[in-house]
Amino acid sequence: MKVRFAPSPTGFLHIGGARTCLFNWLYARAKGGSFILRIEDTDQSRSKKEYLDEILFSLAWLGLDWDELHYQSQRFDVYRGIAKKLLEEGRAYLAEDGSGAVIFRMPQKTAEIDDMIHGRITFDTGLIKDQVLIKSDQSPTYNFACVVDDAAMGITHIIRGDDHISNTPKQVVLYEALGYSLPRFAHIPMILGAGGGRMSKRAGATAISEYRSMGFLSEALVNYLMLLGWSPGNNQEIISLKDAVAKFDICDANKTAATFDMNKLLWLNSQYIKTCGAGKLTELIVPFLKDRNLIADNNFDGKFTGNVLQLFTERAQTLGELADAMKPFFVKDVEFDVHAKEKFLAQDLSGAFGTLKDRFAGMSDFSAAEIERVFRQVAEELGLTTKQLIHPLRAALSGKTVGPGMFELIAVLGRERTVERMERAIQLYKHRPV
RNA sequence: GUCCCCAUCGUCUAGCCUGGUCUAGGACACGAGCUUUUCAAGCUUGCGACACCGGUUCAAAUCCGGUUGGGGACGCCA
Repeated sequence: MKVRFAPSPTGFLHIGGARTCLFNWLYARAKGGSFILRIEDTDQSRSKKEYLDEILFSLAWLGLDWDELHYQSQRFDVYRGIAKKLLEEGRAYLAEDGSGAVIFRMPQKTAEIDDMIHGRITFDTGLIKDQVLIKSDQSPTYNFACVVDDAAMGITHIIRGDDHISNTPKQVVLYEALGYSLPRFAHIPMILGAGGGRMSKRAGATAISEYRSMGFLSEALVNYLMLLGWSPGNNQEIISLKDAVAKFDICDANKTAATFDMNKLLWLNSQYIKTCGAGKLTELIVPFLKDRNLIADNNFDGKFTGNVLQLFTERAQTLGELADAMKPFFVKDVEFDVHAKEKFLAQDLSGAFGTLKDRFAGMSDFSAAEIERVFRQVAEELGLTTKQLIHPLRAALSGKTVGPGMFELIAVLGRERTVERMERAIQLYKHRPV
């Protein structure tokens, strides 16, 4: 059993391509077959090295490894040889315009396939015009190179998008003309954009690399892609690549097109962020913090970073969001949200802040529990409710109106920085506009 | 225009093949509540679908036909 994913390096790896690749990979791994990658770079002018690198990198990032790698650009002589044979047999002819193109004479018949997902599909090839095999620049066309290679490489199952159904009869007649036996076909449903049509940049991101840079974990993205057109059963939503291999069969794939739903992807991502473990999450977040210039390249406080991370792990849906939320802990001066500033300046609390700050400064055990004890004690002494003090304090320390629990936040921020920021807040109170 | 594919909550789906166990299950989203120092998270709970019409059958989400709707393909792109 052998399958392939055949991307064209004329663009980035997108959601649809990644899902097609995933289903091929899953099927190969589930059945103990092999999975090959074939780069369809026959269009010399549109193929770019940068796209190729991006595709290879994205596939590796997703965890989809291949057993063989082929390039169609290195096989032009093979296609030409086979086209020549077809020419000699009279199944193809030279273009009359003298351009050198080789054109296949379309037979009039009923082509039929037994699709693993759709069942029997029949086509009347009499409705299809003669097909170009070799273009005037002597490069092969897609349908021709595809058939030649699938046969040459021993592909047994062709798993590809629904949009290729109409290419199938053109390929079937070529298989027959060349005396090759037909592989099995499995046409999986397409992934539609939020609007209902094809996914496009307008309807949201399409490139896998964009999801990576937004801070999606590859496991979450792969998990989401699996759920589009397939279900592991038992109402299971969270599933690893490894577990999916044990349950996957291409026959169980759906027939119906699926609409891409960012909300569910975000939810899955947040689940993976919460459960992937502190060690792995730290590793993942570091590049995002560096990107934002919040930590230095090779010199930063790992323990502190881990502590801050823990504060926000439950609250973020992407690594990007997580890194943004962590920002107040890595900058010298707090930046205030508009609302935070309003809330914070509403009432002069410089007196209370002063008292609290001094008590914090005198603490030896600066743990969340101790901070809470001291805080509540001070509030009571001053005749203030905890709410009256907590919200302005959060604004003063983080610049935000929302965030982690106050005491955990203070403990992580540390005594020194807490005191420093409270002193700055007291100054702000003194100079606030009336 | 021609050909092809598809049709269960707003979205992803389970069920369909092998009709009865389906007053159709789960997840996301949304609403309410609990918890609470805010926001999340978590827990409880609500809302919400078999596109339509016919046929077969004692019985249809499940089988058949049609209608409508949606998607795709018709390149010397892949």
